[in-house]
Amino acid sequence: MKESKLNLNNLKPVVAMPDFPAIERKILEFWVEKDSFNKLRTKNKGNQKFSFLDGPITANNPMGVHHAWGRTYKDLFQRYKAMLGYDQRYQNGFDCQGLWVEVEVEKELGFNSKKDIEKYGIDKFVEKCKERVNKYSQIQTKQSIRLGQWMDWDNSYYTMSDENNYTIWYFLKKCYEHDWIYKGHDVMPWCPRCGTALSEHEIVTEGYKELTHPAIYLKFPIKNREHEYLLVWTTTPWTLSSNVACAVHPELFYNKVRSNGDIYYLIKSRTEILHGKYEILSEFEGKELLGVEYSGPYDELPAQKGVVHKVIPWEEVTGTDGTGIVHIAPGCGKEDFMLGKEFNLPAIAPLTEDGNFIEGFGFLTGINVHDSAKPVFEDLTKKGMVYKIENYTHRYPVCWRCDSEVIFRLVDEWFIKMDELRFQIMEVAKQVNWIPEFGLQRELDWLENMQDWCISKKRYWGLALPIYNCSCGKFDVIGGKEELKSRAASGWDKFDGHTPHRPWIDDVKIKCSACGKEVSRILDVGNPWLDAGIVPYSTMNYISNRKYWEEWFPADFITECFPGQFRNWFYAILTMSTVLENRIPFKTLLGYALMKDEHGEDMHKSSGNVIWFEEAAEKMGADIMRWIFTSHNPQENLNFGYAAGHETKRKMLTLWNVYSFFVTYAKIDLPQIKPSSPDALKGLALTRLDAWILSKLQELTQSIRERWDAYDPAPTVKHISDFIEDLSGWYVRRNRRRFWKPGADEDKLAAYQTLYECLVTLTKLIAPIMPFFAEELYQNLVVAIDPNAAESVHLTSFPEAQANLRNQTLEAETELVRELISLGLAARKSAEIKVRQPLANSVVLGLSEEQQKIVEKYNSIFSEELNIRNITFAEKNKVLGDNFVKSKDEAGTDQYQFFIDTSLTKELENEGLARELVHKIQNLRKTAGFDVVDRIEFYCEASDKLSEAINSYNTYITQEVLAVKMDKLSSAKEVDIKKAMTINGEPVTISLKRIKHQG
RNA sequence: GGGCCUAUAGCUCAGUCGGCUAGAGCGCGUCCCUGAUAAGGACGAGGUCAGUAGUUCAAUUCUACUUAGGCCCA
Repeated sequence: MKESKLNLNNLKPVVAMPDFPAIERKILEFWVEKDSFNKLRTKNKGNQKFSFLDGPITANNPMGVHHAWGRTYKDLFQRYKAMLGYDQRYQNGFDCQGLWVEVEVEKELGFNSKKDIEKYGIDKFVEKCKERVNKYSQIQTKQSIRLGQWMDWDNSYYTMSDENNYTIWYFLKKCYEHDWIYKGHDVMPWCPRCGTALSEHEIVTEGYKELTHPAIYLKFPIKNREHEYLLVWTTTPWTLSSNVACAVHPELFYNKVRSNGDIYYLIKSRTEILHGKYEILSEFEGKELLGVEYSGPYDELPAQKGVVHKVIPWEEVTGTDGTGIVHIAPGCGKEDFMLGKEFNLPAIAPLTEDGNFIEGFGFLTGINVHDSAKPVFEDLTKKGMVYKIENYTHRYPVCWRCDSEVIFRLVDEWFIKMDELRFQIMEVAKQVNWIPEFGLQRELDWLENMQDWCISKKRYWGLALPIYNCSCGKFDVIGGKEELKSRAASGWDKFDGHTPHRPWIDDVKIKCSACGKEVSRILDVGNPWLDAGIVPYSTMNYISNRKYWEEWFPADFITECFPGQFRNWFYAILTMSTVLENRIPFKTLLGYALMKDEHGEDMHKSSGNVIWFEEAAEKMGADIMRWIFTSHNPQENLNFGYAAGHETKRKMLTLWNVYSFFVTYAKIDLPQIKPSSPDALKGLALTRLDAWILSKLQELTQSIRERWDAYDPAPTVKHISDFIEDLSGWYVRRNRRRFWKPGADEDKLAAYQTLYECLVTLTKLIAPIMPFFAEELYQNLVVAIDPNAAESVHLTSFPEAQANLRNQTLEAETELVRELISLGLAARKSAEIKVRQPLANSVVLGLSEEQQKIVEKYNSIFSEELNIRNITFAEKNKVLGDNFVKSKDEAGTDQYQFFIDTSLTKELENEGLARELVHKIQNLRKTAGFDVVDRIEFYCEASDKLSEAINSYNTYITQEVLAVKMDKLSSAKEVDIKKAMTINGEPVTISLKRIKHQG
């Protein structure tokens, strides 16, 4: 590469207090103007590939600040890999279909139920859903850009796309061919007012209320045993009409009791609920009741015809409430339904979509479930089955839209059988690199326990399940658009040109493959996780361009929020890939936890503690958010708030100040530095400090590469922070004078080149985390002065650690030196002697010979930092005179101790006075508003003692304050500032005259 | 009820292979600096490493149990 000459004149002056959000907005424009992202893609095109797969974000609302967490990881690793030269797809994804969107559209339109939607027109409703998705995908795109995310935004995928939907058809067809698809039943939480099922998720998140219901204790007569009853308890009397069994815990103890001439059975721990006098006849385990037959409360109803009521075992029965004998109605409850399947019990479903009792339920038929408690109680009282009724308060699910009490309803659903698939998926899951590792265990647990996958939903906006169920009993599944066209018996013309959504898709009828009858599609839409699960196939053109798919599949990396996704996206994506190819869909998964507010509380719109993305971006800045996210341990919940932002801003300011320091002095000195590169350091007169900071820089570079290669970003933020501390607090501080001194020599050049190397390298290292801040520094430090430089920091290569610049001995030495200095400062503190007061001697006890040599080697640093002339050594417990003081309160087991000699000679005192005077003069210079480079004339009138000190240190003082003339106050005229003060108790009056510095 | 995770300073969190005086930032206190200045720095106080038992020469670290919190499943 041709070495360019750097023109440091072009460095832009740096403002003292940067406005980070303003810089970010400016950089965003810059990237657009320069088309930087496309230049990056072009640069890496054809190189080795890094395949990132974006988990689709639901395009249903503006992005919350929690989305920015995951998007930071996504952008960080794509930027890092890009700087390593990898070719990438940069495809963002939007999740479009499903009830979430429907609900929001219903709200917009003021709808309350499915009836409203059907009245409005499914076609218009579905168009509204599409509109909403389009609107919010635009908004989310804008927000993501504001976060600094670089994606091929015009090529984002939408799960509502034809390609996505038809690829799912292809998948379903494959399942069908394996005979894994079947029609079954499930009991779903159901809102009778809205006429729709609710998902478990909807209930878990916000669906519970504290409610009081009448709870009824019932007497179920045991067959063939006069006056013997099972005592049963329920809070949902409407379900009694569908009772088919009672459950007991086989291992818990039950009592047989006599009361008022009747015999009751109930769990031992609940006999307290009996009223009146009773006598315990026996105690036995629940299993002894198994198989006992009893008369149900509604045996006379047609719906109950032929049902044999029996006692069955259930491990979940508890002895803490009720009677320990649980009424089971498989058509009216989730757990009941599962038990029903296990024990082959009939499931009686009593209710219509609206919650009215259907035919076959006698006096209940036509009555709404919410009005049924009273007639049921009256009827049971008449029958003499009521033992007692009390109020019972519990958390009960309600519809989160209309607050109606939820019921459980038996509905037809379509399922994918998991029996064969389960273990295949587990094998695939094991081949994935799960971060954190426990993710695999979680996923395997879920896979082991999961039920068959319910893929249908009785709604409107979603994947049209390509299932055609004929009345002859046969059902067909269509595997793609072409197949549908070729098998269409009618309606293709009406459908053609539309997306495969309801209602248009429903126009197409096919011929039943068994009986030839014309069959309609089932009206259900698909589970939305089908939509997201197919994306490693659909977005990589599995069907339309298999070669392309082979190139990018499987994804190298995905990252999503852990909780929840085990049974959602991770599950769907693993399942679908197992069915289609029996291969992993992604190699590495980085999971992260949940975001909470500053105090660890859930962010809720209603609690008013939500932080909106835009607000955070403008208030604290995207870079600072990204830095916070990157630094956080992804396994732990993140408590996010503005306080953390403030802390981060200060860290950035430290770096900004170093940058500003460099620019300020480089503009003055115009040193002949070369572009940043390890070669540029060759042949320079590097000092120990230069070598040390360069060594630390290599350490940092290597550690960042290692961690990022392992997808473990959190520790790197701390490393960068520490490096900034080292750079600012030690390197620059210790080196200031090398930059300040007049002229241009080898030493100065070494200092500039070293600091430049550190700043430019650091800028590249932080670019993936803080793309804006890094760009801002890079544009000035590099682009402004180097005509041959890459146009953007994001078009540069990621730094490589230079082994030959690493010097661990030097690092260890510096660490010891800094620690000893700290002890020395502590000793001064406890003796209450300012650093400005020079001291003659100090003694360090307990250093090894090797350590003593190090101290001698760094002698000048000690004397400058501590302002002590000599350091001597002694063995560990040596007793020293009273004039020696060490830092207080340290543990007695210290390896070494630092003592300072507090006695002052005349000469030391004078020097102390001189330094104090310099300090005061510098203050005056600043107060008077002089420039750093201005020269001054200096006049003073001082006490004798002080005058003596001034005379002895005349040269030192003049140099330090840039005085060209020094004289008595009486000879001063036309001064700029004059002040009287005392220095260490000595009175003095000072005045300064400014001599403006030229050039 | 089962599985997984977490528990370290007032707060937020590091702590590698079991090892020596358990760290950082914020906050707090004392002071310094005033040419990084709506900043910066030094020094300091603050810990039963949730509890109990075990393994070990040695436990914040490994094991078991308990307690509390979180997530998931039922």
